[in-house]
Amino acid sequence: MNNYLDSLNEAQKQAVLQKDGPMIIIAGAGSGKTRVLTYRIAHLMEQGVDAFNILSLTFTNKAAREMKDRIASVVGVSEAKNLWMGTFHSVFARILRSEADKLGFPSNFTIYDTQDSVRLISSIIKEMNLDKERYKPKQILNRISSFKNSLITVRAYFNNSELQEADLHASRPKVGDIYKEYVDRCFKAGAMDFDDLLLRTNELLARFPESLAKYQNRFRYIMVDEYQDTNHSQYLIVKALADRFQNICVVGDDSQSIYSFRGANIQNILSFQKDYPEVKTFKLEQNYRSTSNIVNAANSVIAKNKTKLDKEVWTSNDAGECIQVMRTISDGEEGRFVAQSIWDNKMNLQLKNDQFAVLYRTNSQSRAIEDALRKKGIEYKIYGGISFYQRKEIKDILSYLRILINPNDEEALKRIINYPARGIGATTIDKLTIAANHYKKSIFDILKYIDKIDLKINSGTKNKLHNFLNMMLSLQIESQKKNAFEIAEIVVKQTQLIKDIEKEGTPEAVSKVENIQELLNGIKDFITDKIEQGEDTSLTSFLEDVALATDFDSKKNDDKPSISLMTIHQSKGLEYSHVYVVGLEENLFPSAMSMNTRSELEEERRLFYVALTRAEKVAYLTYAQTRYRWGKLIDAEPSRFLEEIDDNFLHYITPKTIEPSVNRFVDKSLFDDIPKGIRFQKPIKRKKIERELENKTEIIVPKNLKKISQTLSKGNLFDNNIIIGNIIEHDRFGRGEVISMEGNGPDKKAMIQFGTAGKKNLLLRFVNLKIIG
DNA sequence: GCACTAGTTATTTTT
DNA sequence: TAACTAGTGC
Repeated sequence: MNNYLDSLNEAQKQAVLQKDGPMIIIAGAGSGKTRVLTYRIAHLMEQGVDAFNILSLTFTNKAAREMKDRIASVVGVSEAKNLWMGTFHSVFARILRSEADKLGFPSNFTIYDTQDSVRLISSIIKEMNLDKERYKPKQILNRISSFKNSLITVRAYFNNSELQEADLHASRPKVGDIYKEYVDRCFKAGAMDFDDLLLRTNELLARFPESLAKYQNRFRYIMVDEYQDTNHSQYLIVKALADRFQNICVVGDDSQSIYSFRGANIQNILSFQKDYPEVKTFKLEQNYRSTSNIVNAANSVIAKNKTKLDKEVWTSNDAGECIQVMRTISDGEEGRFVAQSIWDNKMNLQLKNDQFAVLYRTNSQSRAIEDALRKKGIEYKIYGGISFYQRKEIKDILSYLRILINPNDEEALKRIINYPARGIGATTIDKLTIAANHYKKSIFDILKYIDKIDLKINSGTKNKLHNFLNMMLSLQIESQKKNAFEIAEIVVKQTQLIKDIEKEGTPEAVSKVENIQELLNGIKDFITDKIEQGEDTSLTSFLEDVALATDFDSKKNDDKPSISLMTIHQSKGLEYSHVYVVGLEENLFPSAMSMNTRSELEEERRLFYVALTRAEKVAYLTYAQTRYRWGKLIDAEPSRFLEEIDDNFLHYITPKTIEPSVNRFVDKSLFDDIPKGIRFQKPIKRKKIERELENKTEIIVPKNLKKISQTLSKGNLFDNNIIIGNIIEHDRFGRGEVISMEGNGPDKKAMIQFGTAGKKNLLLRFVNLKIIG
C-alpha cells in the first residue's frame, strides 16, 4: 500500500511524510516536486484526512487536472473527486459564487477579462473628458491591478497621500477617480475582474468571520504550488485560511520566480520562515530531468543573481551534449535553422514531435518559426498569443450568452447591442450610458424604461431598441429551459451572425465561421464532459471555465503529436527532450523594458534559467543579427546571457564573433546609385502637425448630450416607493417583507425579511423589487 | 447612423 | 505587421 514511497529519494520521502504544521519545500528545477505533491496528498488521504478538507492551489488548471488524475490512480477516482484543486482564480471564483450575496454581487457574476477591463476604463476616461494620451487605458488598468493586488482599495488609495502624490507627479491626478468609477461600474455590472477574484475573497474573509471560520474549517490541509509566484493578495488569502490549523505546505523555487509584473512577490517565499517560526524546511536539490551539462550551465547563470535562497541543484545524470549556440543572419534564417535542426534530430534520433519545444521571450517571435516549420511540413502547436476565446467572433457570441446570465454586464452589452448592425449607433449608446450612469442602473435596465426617460432618441431608433430588448428577453426566457449548447445554437441562429459574416466574402470570414462552429462543438463537448463527471452543466459554469481557461486547458489532444511553441513564461513546469530558446539578443532577451534595475534584470535571468532547465537532453540557443520588429529591420546584438554561461558547457555551431554587425557584410556603397530623396522620403505627416497646432481643448461629450444629462430627472426613477410592511419580490431572494428603512436618496436602504434567504439589508438603487402587496 | 479608408501606434511576460 | 481609431462621404 505504501509502495509509492519506495520511488522517492530521502528528501522527497521526508517531505511526503511530514503531515502536520507549516512546511516549505524548496524544490529545484526538475527535482520531482509534482511527484512529491501528489504523493503527499495521497498520503494524507491514506492517513485518514478527508479529501474534502484538502485544498491544493496550482499555477494552471492543467496542472491541477493532471495532479488529480495521478492522485486518483493511487487512492481511487471517487476519493480524489472531492479534492479542492485548481488555480487561485478558479477555486476562489467558485467560492465567491456561493457567497456572492454577502458582497452584494449576484451569484452569476460575470468575470471581466483584460479586454473588458480596458474597454471599460477607456469609456470612463472618455466620459470624464480626460486626455487619453496622458491616461493610457492599459497603463491605468495596470496601475489599478497593482493596487488591487496589494489590497489597496479605493478608500485606501484616497487615504494614502504617497500614492496620490506619485500619480500627481506623473501628471495623472485623476487616477483615483478613475479607479473609483471603475470599481463602481464593475459592481453595478455584477462583474469581477481577475484581480477582484482575489481581492473580494480577501474582503469576504475579512468582513465575515463566519465565512472565514467556515473555510478555515473546511481547508484543514493547504498546499500551494509555485509559491514564489504568489502576489500579496494571494498570500493573504492563504495566510487567513491556514491560520486556524496551520497545516500549510508551500512549494516553490525562488530561482524560478518570473511573474513580478503580475504582482508576484518573491519575498513571500523568502520570508515564509518569519511568518511561521515553527516551519519545517525541505530541500529537493537532486535534478532528475536534465543532463549535467544543462544543470551546471543553468547553475552558472543563476549564480550571477544576488537575491536567492541557499540551495545547490545537482544531478547524477550523464554529462550529455554541450549547449548548442547558433548565430544566424536574420530571424527568418533563425526559423529555418530551428526547423532544419528539428528535422535532423527527428531523423537521426527517431524522436517524436512532442519531444521538442521552441521557447521565446515574446509572442510575436513565433511567426518566423511557424513559417519555417510549416514549409518543412512539421506539425506544431502555438500556445498563448490571442487565445481562441478572445477572437472577436467568439467573444461576440459569448457576450450574448453573458447577457442572458447577467443582463447588467455592461461590456458584453456594448459589444453586441449593435452587432450585427441593427441601427443602434454610437450616439444612441452614449445617450444610454449617460442615463445609466445618472440613474445608477445598467444599460439593460434603461432599455426597459426607455419610454419613460426623455433621451431625445427618435422613434425609429427607439423601435430598434425595443426590438433588441425583446429579442434578448425572449432569449432569456428560452435559456431557462435549455442547456448551454442549445442556447448558444439559438443565439447564433436568432442573430443571423453567420450570415452577417459570410457576406464579407473574405477568406477570414470563412475561418470566422469555422471558429463559431468550433465554439459550438466546444460547448457540446463541455456538456457531455460535465455530465460524465456529474458536474455543473449550466451556462454560468461554462462561461466561468472560458474566462479562466488558459491555452493549455483547451484539451484538443486528438491531433498528431506536434512541436510546442510558447513563451518561456508558459513553459514553466514543463519539460522536453530538445529545447530551442530563440532570440537571445540584447533588448529582446533580456527585454529592453526590463533592464533598468538590478531586480528586473535578475528576473530576466531567472527567466533564462527557467528556459534552460526545461531541456532534458539538448538545449539550443539561437540569436539573429537582424530582426524584423514592428515591420522594420533592425540590427541586434547577442544577449549578455550567452556570455554568462560558463564556456565549458557551450558549443558554438557558428564561430563566436566579437562584433557581429550586419554592416560588416553588406557594402553600403551598393545603394549609392539610389537617389537619397527616394530612399528616405517620408510622407509629410500634415495631419499630425495640424493636430498639434490645434488647441487641444476638445469637448468629447457632444453638447446635445450634455444637455440631455442635465435634463434628466433628479430623483431615482427606480425607487419603487417602497414602504415598511410592503411585500416585495426580488430576482434572486424571492418574496420578502420590508421590516425597516434607512437613508435617503441614493443611499436609501431597506431591511427585508426573505423566506429562505433570511434577512437582507439592500441598497434600493441597486435592486429591482416588485411590490406585491 | 454606417461603411469604408487612411493614419497611427504598439510588442514583455498572463490569470 | 496588425489592430485599433478618427475622419469622411453617403
